[in-house]
Order: sequence, then structure tokens, then C-alpha cells
Amino acid sequence: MKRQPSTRIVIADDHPLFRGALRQAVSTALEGADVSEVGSLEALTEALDTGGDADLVLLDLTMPGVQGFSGLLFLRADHPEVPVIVVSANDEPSVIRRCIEFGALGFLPKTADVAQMGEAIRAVLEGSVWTPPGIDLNAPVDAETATMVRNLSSLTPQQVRVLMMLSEGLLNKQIAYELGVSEATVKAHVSAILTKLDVDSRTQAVIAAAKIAGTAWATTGASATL
Amino acid sequence: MKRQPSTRIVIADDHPLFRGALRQAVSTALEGADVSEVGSLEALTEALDTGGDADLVLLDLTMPGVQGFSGLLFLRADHPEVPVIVVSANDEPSVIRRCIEFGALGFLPKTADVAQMGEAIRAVLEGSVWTPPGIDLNAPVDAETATMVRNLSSLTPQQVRVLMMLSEGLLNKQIAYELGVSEATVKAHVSAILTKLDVDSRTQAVIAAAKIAGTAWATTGASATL
DNA sequence: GCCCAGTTTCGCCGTTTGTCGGATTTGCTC
DNA sequence: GAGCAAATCCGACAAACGGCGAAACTGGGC
Repeated sequence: MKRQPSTRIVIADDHPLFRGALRQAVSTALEGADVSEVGSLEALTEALDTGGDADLVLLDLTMPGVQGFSGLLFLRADHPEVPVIVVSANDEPSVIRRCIEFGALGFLPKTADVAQMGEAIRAVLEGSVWTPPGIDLNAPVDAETATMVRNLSSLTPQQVRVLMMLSEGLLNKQIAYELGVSEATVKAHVSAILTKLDVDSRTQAVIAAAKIAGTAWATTGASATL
Repeated sequence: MKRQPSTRIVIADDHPLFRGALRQAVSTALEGADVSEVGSLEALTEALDTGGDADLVLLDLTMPGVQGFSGLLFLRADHPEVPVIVVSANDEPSVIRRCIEFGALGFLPKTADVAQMGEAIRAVLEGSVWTPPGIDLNAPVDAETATMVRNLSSLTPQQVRVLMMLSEGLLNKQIAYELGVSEATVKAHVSAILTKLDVDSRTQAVIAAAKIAGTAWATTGASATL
């Protein structure tokens, strides 16, 4: 599919101010781009569902209702074909590598200047992967983590949703209600998840997901508030 | 109980080299002290069980088989009366405060010099609390976290053990075998834990424990290896 | 058109989980 | 000794969980 003159870009960040700054940078780098902004993951998926797939999504890792990599994971599962650049204040190499492992095509530190943003956006739109200089994407990864990342990536969109709800401690019945399906369906998904993650119980699945998908949770999240 | 001339001090750290350095500092600060070293939590509890309660334990937060604050929590649950100084390379204020909240009487950064170590040890032996300068122990803490910390602290020793095993994804039956008790007992403990933590299922208990007790788990543990 | 993967549903079955009430022992404190 | 909390155990029960086989529907790719 040939790209239309108006490239469609969606900015997903819960901070309106930073959304504005990003929009500014995008407009400068890409004249005539169709830029829209959303402040939550729900709004993002809705925008992608209704407006058709975008050419690029700029995704903040920490948004309301999403912690750690689960937002990226969720987006990747729901719209595998949409290119994603992760935008985050946390620019540790391990985080950047994890983002790329989970299918992001680029990583933009929030400290990046406009020139870098433009560079990253253009690179990703052209189909290549962009990360800040000095990041070795081929650094050795501990084997156990690598297999778990593969396992997580093999989950279908709905299974990712279910896993995220498992991680909130919901019962099958509650998940069924939330998703608007029967409990039998949820059980089927849970069984599939357990098989794919190679664990025996929902609790172990939650533990595994917490280990890998990050869940900045308390460890980093609390240290920010404390 | 009056303190005998020979003060009994146990150093718990998995790094032999640093154990030696600590022993050196302790000996300098406290002549004639009875200093013993252990390299794991099991060895520590065994030392405390057989040799009688020590006058002071210097505890490293990261030891084999223990992550995050669970080691401290476990020790506090098993030997509430033994004074503990946490020794850690991680000297973030939030970590230090959390240690004190969980009942440690002191916090010693691994970067501390011998003079500071002696100061800390003497202060704690005299019954006061010692932290590095510039740490405000009364800093406002987010309410939700505070209640969870209280809840966790209210667990009995055995309940802490059970909660730690829940966090490993073990079944009631497996926990029963590990602890050498019946499954009925484990169920009783689990029920008590659920009540105290104010949650409805074991999975939610694990999530709550992971949030609060730190579980350096992947977030810090992986970033160290990656 | 066919096929495939994902999603959805069902029923059956055994296991696990969690609650409730009651019970005993231990050890500590008053 | 009385009182108390912790830990241990029991039986019974309802709910939740998880596996198995089977079936149907969907959307996209060949």
C-alpha cells in the first residue's frame, strides 16, 4: 500500500504539555502530516480502530491504566502492523532493548531534541529501526529472559488482554464480564496462556508476566513518589 | 537483660570479600565482639536458632534465594527482637525508609567508611535508629503503600513464609510439604493472609506483596544483568 | 473457493482454593 | 493458674480453576 501524501501519526501520552511538544516536533519534521493526540491506551486503540491503521504511533510507556511494557505489548498484539516509536523518560539501555524486543521500531528519550525526533521519525517511516546512539541491540541477553520474551510475544491480542487482567487479580468470571464473553472462553484463553508461558497456574503466569513485562509497579513507580 | 562483655554480631552477606571488610570494621569499632559470618538467609536463621539470639545482625538486602525486602521481612518475622542494620549498595532514600518501616534499626550504605560503620553500630546497640545523614524518616508516604506496609508487618512468621511461597507460585499442597505441615494448616494460613492483606485471592496477595515487598525481581535484578 | 488461526462456546471431570466451625497444643504474659 | 495469640489439625462445603474433546464462526491469505 503506497503512503498517501498525508502521513497519519498518533501521539499517545497522558501529559498534554508533552503531547504538544511532540506534535510541534512532528510537524516540523514532517510537513502536512495528519497528527492526532490521545491521552490513554483506550483512546489510542479506539483511534486506531475507527480511523484505520496509522502510519506511526508515538507511545509513552507510562500512561494511566498501564504500567511497564504492557501498553506496548497490548498495542503490538492489537495492531501488529502499526509502526511504534516508544517515547519514555527512562532511557536505560535495558529498557530500550526490551522495547525493541517487544516490537517497537524506535525509542526516543524524552530528553531528545527536535532534530533527533525528526531523525527517528523519518528513519522509522522508512522502515528502519532507530535508537539513541550508543545502544547495542545485540548485547547478550540472559537466556531465560529471552525465552520468556518470545513466549509473551507469541500471545494473541485477546490473550494479552486476559493476561493483563490476570495480573490485576481478577477472577475468570470478572474477566468474562469485562470482555463481554462467557467464562468458558476466558478459561480457554487462560489455558492457552498457561501453555504458551509454560507455567501451571494463573498465579505463576502473573509472576512470569511481572518479571518480564516489567510492571515498573512499585519499584520504580514508588521511588518516584517517595 | 544486661549485655555481656562479648557482644554477639552476625554478618549476613553473600559476598565473602565484603563480609571480611565488614568484620574488619566491626572489630575496629567494637573490641572483643563475637563476630560470625553467614552467606545465606538459611545460614543466618540457623545461626540465630542454634547460637541464641544475637545482639546485632548486619543484613545485606540481596542474598541468594532472597530478593527485595523479603529477607528483612522474613528475619523480622522470625526474630523480632534481634536488632538489624541493613547493609545495601542501593542507597535510595525510598529504600532506606522502607527498611526502617519494616523494622530495621539502621541502614548502612556500602559506600560508608569505617567511621560511619562504627557510629551506626554503636548507635543501634544503644537502642537508637541510625541512617545516613540527610534522610528524612518522616517524609510523607503515600497512604495506600503505608497501609500495605502495616498489613505486611502484621503477618506472623509462618504467614510470611507462606506468603513468600505463594509468591513463587506454589500450590497449597507443595507449601504444606515444604513446611512439613498439613494442607489444612496451609489453607488456614492463606486465609489469614488474605484477611490481613485485605484481598480475595492468592493471586491478589502475590500482586500486593510484589508491589510492596519490592521484589527487586526483574526490574532491578535484570537491569543489573542486562 | 479453501484453509488457517484466532475467537467463541459447550459439557464433563477432577483438582484446587477458600471458608466455616471446631479442636488441640505451645508458649507467653498477667 | 487464667488468659491469650500462634500454630497445628480436622471435616465438610461451595466456588473457582484447569484440562479435554468438540464444535462453530470469523477474517485474511493462497
